[in-house]
Amino acid sequence: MKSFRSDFLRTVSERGFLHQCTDADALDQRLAEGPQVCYIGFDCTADSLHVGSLLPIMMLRWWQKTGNRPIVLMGGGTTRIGDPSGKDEARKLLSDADIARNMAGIRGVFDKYLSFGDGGSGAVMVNNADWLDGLDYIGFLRDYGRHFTVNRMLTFESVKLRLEREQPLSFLEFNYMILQAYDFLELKRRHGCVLQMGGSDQWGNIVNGVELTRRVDQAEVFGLTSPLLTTASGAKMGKTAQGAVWLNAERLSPYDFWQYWRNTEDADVGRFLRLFTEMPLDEIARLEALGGAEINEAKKILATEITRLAHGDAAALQAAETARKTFEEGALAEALPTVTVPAAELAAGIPVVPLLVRSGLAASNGEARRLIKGGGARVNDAAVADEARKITDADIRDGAVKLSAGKKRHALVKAG
RNA sequence: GGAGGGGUGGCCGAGCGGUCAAUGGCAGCAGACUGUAAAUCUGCCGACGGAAGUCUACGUAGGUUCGAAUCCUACCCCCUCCA
Repeated sequence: MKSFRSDFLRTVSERGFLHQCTDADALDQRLAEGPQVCYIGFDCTADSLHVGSLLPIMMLRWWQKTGNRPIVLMGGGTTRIGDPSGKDEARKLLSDADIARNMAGIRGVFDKYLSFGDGGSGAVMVNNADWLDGLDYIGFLRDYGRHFTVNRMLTFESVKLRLEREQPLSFLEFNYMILQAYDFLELKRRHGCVLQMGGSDQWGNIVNGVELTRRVDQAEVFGLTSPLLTTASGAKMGKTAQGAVWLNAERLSPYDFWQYWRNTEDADVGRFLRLFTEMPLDEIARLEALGGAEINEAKKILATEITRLAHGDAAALQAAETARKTFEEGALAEALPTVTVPAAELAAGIPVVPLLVRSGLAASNGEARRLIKGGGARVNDAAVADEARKITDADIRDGAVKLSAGKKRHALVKAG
């Protein structure tokens, strides 16, 4: 691995963020000259971001920490088109109201990772709808469209994939790469932005922006991508029983978020510590060298550090403590997911099946029954043998009844 | 506009009048083994119901039939070729 002079490139390269760069040496040189501006674009397809976006978010964070200014580009305009990269089918189009709501939610996520402000390295959030919505079609085609040849556009992966698989690619989507390229030019003009970063699937789009800027404004700007992230066993990142691993507490509790990272595969611990925490590299090297069951200590640190960034100190420590009580002491931890049922109802007895559903441990009565049949349901850590089993006051231990689905998913039932 | 092909459960993909809630694979859930890991093996995997069974589902709407995902008609959407 080559060593860079700039803090930013040195850090991201040492930590494994670097996949491709249009001209790393020239960028290094530029960064050595003084603070720079860069951007990453994010879709507004949901009201939060999930762990799939964590890698780019961490890059922006390092960018800011090393003295530079990050721009978060919200794709308010391009989300109305849909990026065909890596997708088989066009995504459904969102309404403007949806997009606006999603942007607000995403802003909340970024507040945790970046510090926004006007001067110096203060982050800014911009929306490409500001310049895309009002584009003059003919003027745009004459000024910028002429720099793109269809011949070349057809060679990009995102386009080739669709054509090869004989999946439709609408002209609307075909334009996506042109608009994203134009975003870069616009940000360079408005904010002096010299770098666009993104996941490796964005390489084609990013290069287009670099070239457009050079052709139109005769300016050198750069592109940099991070590797596609999968687990060591090849699975895509970011799935739990409940769905995507969201970064906001409303969609996924800090406890579940912590659990997600706690269950990292052994082989990923070092890599994830470097990418998703800010721990010193020598400390990480020590942790990932732990063998056998000792690596579990490293996983706890990993989970707590990542949760700390996403949800803050208090939430991270509480999640860690809840997990410790639950898994290491087998005790009741107050902060487990909790359902409250009327005291009278509990006194009369509630069948386990619907209670499993109410507590969120099963999606339907049928699933709850299957869980019991399969031996995965537990009340106060004792397997439920009988589907007709009722839960009553008599099951309360230390103020709550502990329900479990499998060994990892727990919930408390309290009388209220 | 013409000719042909196609739309099946979260995804891929069989089925082509009854035995189809629909083969198989992936994903998911649980059990065993372990270390809250991976790999492996086992079971489950539409909803409601104790069960019998009932309902919803194979692009949409009708029809034929004792009976349709399977046949017919119209419509919608997609693909390929032609104009």
